[in-house]
Amino acid sequence: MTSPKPTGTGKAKARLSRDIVLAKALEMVDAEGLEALTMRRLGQELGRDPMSLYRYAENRAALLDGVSELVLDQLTIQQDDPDWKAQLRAIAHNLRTLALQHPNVVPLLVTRPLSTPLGLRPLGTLRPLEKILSLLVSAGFDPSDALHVYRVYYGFLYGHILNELQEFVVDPEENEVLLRLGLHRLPAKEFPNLRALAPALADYDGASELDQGLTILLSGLEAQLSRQAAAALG
Amino acid sequence: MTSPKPTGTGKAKARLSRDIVLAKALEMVDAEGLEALTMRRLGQELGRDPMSLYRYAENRAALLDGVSELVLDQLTIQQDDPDWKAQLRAIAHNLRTLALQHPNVVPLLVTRPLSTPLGLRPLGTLRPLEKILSLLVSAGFDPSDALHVYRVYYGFLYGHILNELQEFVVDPEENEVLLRLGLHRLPAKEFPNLRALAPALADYDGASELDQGLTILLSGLEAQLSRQAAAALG
DNA sequence: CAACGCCTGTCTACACTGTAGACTTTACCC
DNA sequence: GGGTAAAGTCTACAGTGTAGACAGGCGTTG
Repeated sequence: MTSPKPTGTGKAKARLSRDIVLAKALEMVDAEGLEALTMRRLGQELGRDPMSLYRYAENRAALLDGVSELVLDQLTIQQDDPDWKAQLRAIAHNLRTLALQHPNVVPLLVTRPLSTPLGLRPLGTLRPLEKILSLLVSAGFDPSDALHVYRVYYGFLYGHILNELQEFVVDPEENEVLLRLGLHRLPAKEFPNLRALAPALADYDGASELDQGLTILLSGLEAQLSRQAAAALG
Repeated sequence: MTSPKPTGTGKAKARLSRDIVLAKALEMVDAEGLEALTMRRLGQELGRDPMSLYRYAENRAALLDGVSELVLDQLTIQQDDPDWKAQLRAIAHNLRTLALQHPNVVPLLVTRPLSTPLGLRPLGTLRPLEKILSLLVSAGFDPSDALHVYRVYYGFLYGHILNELQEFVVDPEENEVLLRLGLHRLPAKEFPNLRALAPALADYDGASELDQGLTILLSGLEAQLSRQAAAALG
């Protein structure tokens, strides 16, 4: 696609492209968090004037949307998988892994849609929705039920991810100590339960917790599907 | 508590207090969104120098935490309700209502905990967690199960709220039109399902959807509780 | 080959942000 | 009154997003 014929010193001369800009942006967000991603610093990181970035994203918000898309693009969805339950399970674990790999992007994934009407969102962020709908429809749900199923599924999934990330602390060494220390700060008589749970909070197996939830959810959904099939026959 | 003896012109002279500052901050966030809340504008709104705010919040982030607390304080939780399922249901509807009343605060509720270790969060944001744990423990769950139940419950709840808020558009008049228009923008062959669902998307009954989900969830949780009670006896 | 036009990148400038530090004013207590 | 601590203000600084005018190099076309 973009073969800019790297003339000259090679490094500093390569032409920019949207992909290059977004990739670097994601890299910075992963490394230093959302707030560290300023137009000026991104420009500096790319060896370009900050203003050049505006050729590839209308403004900072749009650039952040691009980062969201970049991450969500890595979510592979087999929309014609005949085993829809297995597929939903796989997608969930996929997204969870993505979230753990890019924790600083999660606020973006969760927050940006709140301030953008559905139809105006970046296409990359709508594609998962579309594909899951398609998966569910080919599994036998009628379209409007597919939407309901999608909602409970994605709601559950995002809820889990937020929960897990909240309890996720960066440095696994100091984890337990810091946690206890933090909890120790809490007034003993107002937070007895929370304080007592320190050890339980320390070993949280996100993957298995997600999986258990999925099992319950999916069996519930399957029941709905077969109920619906029965109604269609009767 | 704060009776500052309003001398002089009455309005501009009243002494500030944390509550006054936070209340005004929330008001501004509700009216104009998070980004509109700058220290300077908040100071101006209060008729004070922006710098005076730093007597009541260490910095802007802390001020936003205060706003979160202010909202969550309005969530009433009866931690000794004998009917724990009804209580969880009530809390869920309560929080949903709060979220709809203060949609601009939701990103805060969801995002701030991601960057603050649990033990260091504002107490006001931990109180609901503590109270729900207490509710569950008195309902018969043993503490570590209570934590698991809390996670699935709160995860589901936040997931639902995010979902609902995503599809919530401000102007109810232009809603449908804008929505269709927005969706119409989507490439027809890449988003057939999504486009077809425009009408279904338009009438979304969040409360009943939440309630249905809760019914499923709570019955699942109750099953777990009685299974556990049986195990304890046997 | 030359000239054109477009696209990329740069420069300058502006209005605005959070907040550190020193200062002044106010309120209250003895 | 006098003294003390808090509340509020002023000034200043480093940093932000981005509008608008401009420069350079590329590919296309005559």
